[in-house]
Amino acid sequence: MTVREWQPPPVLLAVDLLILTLRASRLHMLVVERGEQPFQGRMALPGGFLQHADEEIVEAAHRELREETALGAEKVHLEQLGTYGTVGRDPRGRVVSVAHLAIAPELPTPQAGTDARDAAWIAVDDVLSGQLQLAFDHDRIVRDGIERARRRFEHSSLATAFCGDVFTMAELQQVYEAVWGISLDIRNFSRKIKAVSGFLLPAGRRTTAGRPALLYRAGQTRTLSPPFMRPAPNCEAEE
Amino acid sequence: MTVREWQPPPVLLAVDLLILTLRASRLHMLVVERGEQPFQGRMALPGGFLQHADEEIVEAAHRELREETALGAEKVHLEQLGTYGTVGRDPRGRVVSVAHLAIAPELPTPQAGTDARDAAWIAVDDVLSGQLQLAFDHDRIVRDGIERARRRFEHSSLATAFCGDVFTMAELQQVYEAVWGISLDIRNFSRKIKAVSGFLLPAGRRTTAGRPALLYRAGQTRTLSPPFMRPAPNCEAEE
DNA sequence: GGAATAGTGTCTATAAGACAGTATCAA
DNA sequence: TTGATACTGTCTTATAGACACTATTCC
Repeated sequence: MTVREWQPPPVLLAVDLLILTLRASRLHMLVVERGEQPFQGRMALPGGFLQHADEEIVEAAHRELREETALGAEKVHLEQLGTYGTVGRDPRGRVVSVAHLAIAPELPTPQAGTDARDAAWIAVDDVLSGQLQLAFDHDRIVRDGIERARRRFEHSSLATAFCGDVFTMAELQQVYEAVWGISLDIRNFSRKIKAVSGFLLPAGRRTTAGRPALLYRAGQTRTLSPPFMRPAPNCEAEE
Repeated sequence: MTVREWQPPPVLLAVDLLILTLRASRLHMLVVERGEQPFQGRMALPGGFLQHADEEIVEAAHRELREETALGAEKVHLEQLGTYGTVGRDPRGRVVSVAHLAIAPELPTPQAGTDARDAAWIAVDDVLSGQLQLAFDHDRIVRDGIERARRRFEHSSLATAFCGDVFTMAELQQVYEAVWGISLDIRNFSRKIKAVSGFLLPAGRRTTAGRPALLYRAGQTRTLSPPFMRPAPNCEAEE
């Protein structure tokens, strides 16, 4: 049926990154403005091709993450999201992209014109609402990634990746509120979170204005059991 | 920093399939015996390279599924699981494999020596326990896939993909029991399942021995809300 | 003492889990 | 009538959600 000399077709492998963070209590993502064709001038997820044939996929993702955010690799949550390889998604040829989800604590605003070429934080709602259309099929990657993050919040300690080393219970709650787009009662929230043993460890207290807040750091328990479910998948727009 | 003529390195793209089904109330998966190097003689997941540069990844997965099971593409659940591309996973070169999870109702046993070359159903426990080691990194794909299926059972109608068109409540319960490796109380199970509106539709009744059982077919509701959680991630061995 | 913020306890309603008896059909 | 299987209802306990007051610090 097939010729003896048949060879599988080569493809180009890329990684794309959906980097999420919290800014002003709203969920933001990092985009870069494309400087060349295709989609020149459009916003896109940071990403790029494998650099050489021996580069691991996760390594490529970490490399892109460092290039865009200057973030030490071990301080950021990074996981594979899915692979997007539809024919025609990239006019340059058969490009298959392994999308990744990264979650970082709040970072300084990138300076336009520096080596982080025109990177900017934008509110994810601008993409989810369709107001801002990204290059390639990146709109879909964003939707898939946000939904993944929302579901992971119910079962894992992913939310702590949005916070710094130490954080208060109120800060952790704000992470949940921003990602889920709902508001939570801090008394019930605090009760449920503290019921999971090994999830949060005490880490002193912080004094600002008013009563000092207890500080926590993420514990060893990375999986929430029982899970902490969001009430319902009702409306998806806040404010 | 980089040369002007730099080109991204090409890779070979493959798809692999973890095809799950229920046989004798136990979770089974399809494996094929490799007829050539590398890993000649070892069991492996069914899969293969993209056939040509314009083949969609999902199409390649469907093609492999048809080749191995002769299953009409639209009767089987198929979803992307993850991408495995570690350097050195395949001695033939840089091969990146997009693993898929497929779930099918019970199928006839493949006949050895026919065009479905030495395919066989094996109990997933044999792989999870380490008794049987598959080729490449397929052990990991199996572990990831089973865990994915188990978690999806809590939130979706995935379980109905193991059943035929119509099924009884007891049959659906057996699917959950086999995949989760625990036993459930049919009264509580039935109550929870029927509480989700649009999840099951009545489809007559089946008469065998004893009182006839009500038959159901999968409804439009594909997402369980509230979710149906398995009790706890305690032991992972049944029997 | 007042302003600002953090922290906690109780009550109620709903869901979960344990449990055993009744209904339907064929032989 | 018996055997075989399917179906269901109640009670108890645990969890979720609504809700308001007290505690600590700084000024």
